[in-house]
Amino acid sequence: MTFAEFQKHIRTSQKDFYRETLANHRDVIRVKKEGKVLVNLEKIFGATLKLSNQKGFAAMSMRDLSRETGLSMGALYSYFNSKDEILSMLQEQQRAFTKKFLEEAIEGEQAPRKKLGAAVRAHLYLSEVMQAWFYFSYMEAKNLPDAEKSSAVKSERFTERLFTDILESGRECGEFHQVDCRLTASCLKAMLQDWYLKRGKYASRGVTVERYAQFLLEMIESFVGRQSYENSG
Amino acid sequence: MTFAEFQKHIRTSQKDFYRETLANHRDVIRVKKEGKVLVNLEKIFGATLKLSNQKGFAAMSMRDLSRETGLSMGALYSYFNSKDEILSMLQEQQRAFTKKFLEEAIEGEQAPRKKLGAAVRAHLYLSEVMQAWFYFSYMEAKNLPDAEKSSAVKSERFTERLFTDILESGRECGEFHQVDCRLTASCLKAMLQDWYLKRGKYASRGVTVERYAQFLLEMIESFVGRQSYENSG
DNA sequence: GTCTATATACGGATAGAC
DNA sequence: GTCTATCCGTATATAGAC
Repeated sequence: MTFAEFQKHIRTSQKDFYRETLANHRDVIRVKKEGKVLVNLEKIFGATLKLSNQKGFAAMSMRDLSRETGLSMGALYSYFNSKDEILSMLQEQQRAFTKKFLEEAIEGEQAPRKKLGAAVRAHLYLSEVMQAWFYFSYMEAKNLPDAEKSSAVKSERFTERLFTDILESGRECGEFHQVDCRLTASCLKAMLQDWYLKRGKYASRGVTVERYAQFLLEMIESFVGRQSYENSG
Repeated sequence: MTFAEFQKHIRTSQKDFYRETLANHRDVIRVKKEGKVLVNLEKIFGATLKLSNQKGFAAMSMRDLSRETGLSMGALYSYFNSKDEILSMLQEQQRAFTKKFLEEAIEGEQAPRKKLGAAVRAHLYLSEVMQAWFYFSYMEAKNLPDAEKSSAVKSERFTERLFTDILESGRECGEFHQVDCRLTASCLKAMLQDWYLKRGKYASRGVTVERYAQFLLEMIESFVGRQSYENSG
């Protein structure tokens, strides 16, 4: 899947996730009309990501958020009970998103090499479209309440496990070299994360997401692969 | 240099940097006796790192800091003029530290392969000893005032440039393959950063800093090298 | 030099009008 | 549903005693 295809695919699903967020928090959201809620949730989430990524969630005041969204303090508080709840809602959406698209991306593929390519591309494309979200999630993870924090760690481990499994299956069927799969997956993940953590750097250097994907796959391939990598893209 | 050697080396230099911090801020530090200042600066910096890394610098209150250091609010404010100034002082020290030890580590080496090994090890060892500091610097970078932020970016670029230069010199003398050196250096840096950003993960898996260094060098070597990597100690 | 006590401002959250 | 006005806790920073 190319980035353009992926982008189109994801834009259409985005509304569904806001609907799900609404469903999960129907008890605290006091506004009745669904259309209204979806529009305002998107405003609130967008503004939260923007402001938090500039100066951190803790430093963002509710008055800042009010100004940025154009909603009054009172109006804001009819969508959640506390500032921290915004954090939880955002995290919840992000986790669902990531899980869905990563699993979807690899489910068609059988060969480890192809699976790896699909998973790496899916992760990069996803974090490209949702950059603000991924950045936020990474930077604010330690500020989450305990319950949320353990969910976040679980989600991290899920992603890493996914890559480890692909590498291990490749090793077992002889397609890949004998390497430490878990450590390799861990390093791969670090490089995937760098894409959304330092996006400004890559943008200013004119590195596209597809170029970065290709580069990562070449590097991993040179390390684990028995033959040169072919672009499955 | 092994990690044990490095650790010993660095501990002895640490005091010098507190002395330098004092010298740079003599005008705002109202306490006269040098010994007193050095002890308390270390307390303040240590506590700031501990508390900030738990819940973020913005969420750390001066009362928290007072409790943690055992100094009263009034006493604290005789070492700086504002909370933000603690941030600046920490950043300043960290930058000086990193620059010194990275340059020192590679200055003896000539061959690109050896230089790379020395630089990678130095960076990992440094971030191992100063983990709290590196973590803090990464996480709080965006909260710095503008002047400090540009210094931080400059320092980041310096480090990356150092690795890029090593890779390029290796390519020029035919020791390394034709690869995109800047992108390779960027990815290498991402993996180096992961070591201090996810230290808990690596600790719980029993990965030592020397093992991680060796692993990174093997991976980079398989990508850029024409021959297998030899452990340079 | 360090303490306690306090000035002053800003934060999150809510009540009640419209 | 959304607004304005306000409560009240907590934050940073400082004054002044010892």
